[in-house]
Amino acid sequence: MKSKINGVPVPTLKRLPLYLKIVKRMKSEGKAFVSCTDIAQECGSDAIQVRKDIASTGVVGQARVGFNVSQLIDTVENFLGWRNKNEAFLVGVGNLGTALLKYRQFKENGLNIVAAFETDNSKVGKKVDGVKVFNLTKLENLAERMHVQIGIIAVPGEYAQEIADRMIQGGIKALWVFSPVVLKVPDDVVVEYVLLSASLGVLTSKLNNQ
Amino acid sequence: MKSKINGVPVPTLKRLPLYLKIVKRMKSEGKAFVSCTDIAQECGSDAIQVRKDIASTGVVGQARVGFNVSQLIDTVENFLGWRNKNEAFLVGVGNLGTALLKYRQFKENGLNIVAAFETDNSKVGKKVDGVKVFNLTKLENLAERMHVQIGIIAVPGEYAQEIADRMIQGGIKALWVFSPVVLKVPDDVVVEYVLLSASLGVLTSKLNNQ
DNA sequence: TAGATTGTTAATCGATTAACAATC
DNA sequence: TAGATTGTTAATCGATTAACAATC
Repeated sequence: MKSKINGVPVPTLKRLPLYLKIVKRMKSEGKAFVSCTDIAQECGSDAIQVRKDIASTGVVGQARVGFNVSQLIDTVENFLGWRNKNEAFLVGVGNLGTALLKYRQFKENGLNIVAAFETDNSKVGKKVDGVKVFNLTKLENLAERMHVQIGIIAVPGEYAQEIADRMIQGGIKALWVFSPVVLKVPDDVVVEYVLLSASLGVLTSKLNNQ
Repeated sequence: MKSKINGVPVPTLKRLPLYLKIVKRMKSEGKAFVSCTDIAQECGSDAIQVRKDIASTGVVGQARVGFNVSQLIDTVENFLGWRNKNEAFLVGVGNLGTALLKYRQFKENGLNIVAAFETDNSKVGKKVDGVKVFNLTKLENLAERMHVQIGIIAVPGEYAQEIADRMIQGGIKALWVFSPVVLKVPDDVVVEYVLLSASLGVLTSKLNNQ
């Protein structure tokens, strides 16, 4: 329940986007079929693991040939929910928020940030990379009216819980959290944290013990 | 070898920074002792797991009392290598790079970004949050002279491998990579990726299958 | 003392890796 | 055909969870 989504391990979910990226590049290079061995080579991983991961998306390959590149891309994208053009709100147009608004990669991942919110009035009314910045007071109302499902939280830690509460109030069902805090949310709300300190901890531990 | 650092599982390493943050706040609130139950409650985790995680740092507690807050902080910080005041270079002063330069949290994590590098001459010579931006040509030389150990890569994917090569050339031993690519590096160089698409994939899969 | 908590060892669970038949 | 690759089942490995004695 906790560690598997749809019967698929979370580690697998985390590797799929990388495979997708590799296969997309191969497609752009004109390749029609790709084997797990090919993918494994590109991502410095193991062919057996790649095969297992890809198998969990349900795509069917051909022995001795591999997978149809276009079909593989379609299936993986669908599996990740990247075909749904997920619309998102972002709260906190600081340095990180701005960086996220300008991050082109998201368009490849089916994420469409449709509005941003701030308390700082000097930012309200402006546009960042084509996305309009609203006053935070509009959050719940707009979320409800636009049926937005994803909320991106890029505010200082002390405000994150309040923003989360208000997003949920507005009907948002998934939170992508860049603030270094643990949030309390209802069971039906999905939360995913991007904790830079966790990643940095792995790096510095390795560095200091090798 | 791959999955454990110093005999400690990577998942544990990723949870320790969170515990540290919680315990630091408790210290600032005047608490002298803390139990695993307390920490678990704060991070919505399990007391048994917290105990196991903390045990791997080697800190010793007192039955019925818990852990000395100051001692716990010291031990965990040491274990993560956050007491060494790790100096780092950052390459790529775009939106993300700028956000990272301004991210105050890093100072808590013993990370000190001492210089930034860019090819864009309009940025070279300026300072971002007190950190001077150098021309990329100075990278290897300065890294060598300053004995910098950590390199942060925040450039577009297509340039990441070149930057990595040059950092390694300059003697850098650990790479923190924000570009969505897989790098080829020698065995003695540590690499840690921050892959937003992996995190986003988990979020959207959950959202679309719940 | 009683009871909460640590420290440690064992049991369970799940992910990764290996093995192998089927196939084109 | 021969051999590379898939699909699937089994074996291994490691992390999490549980159990329990020791302790203050």
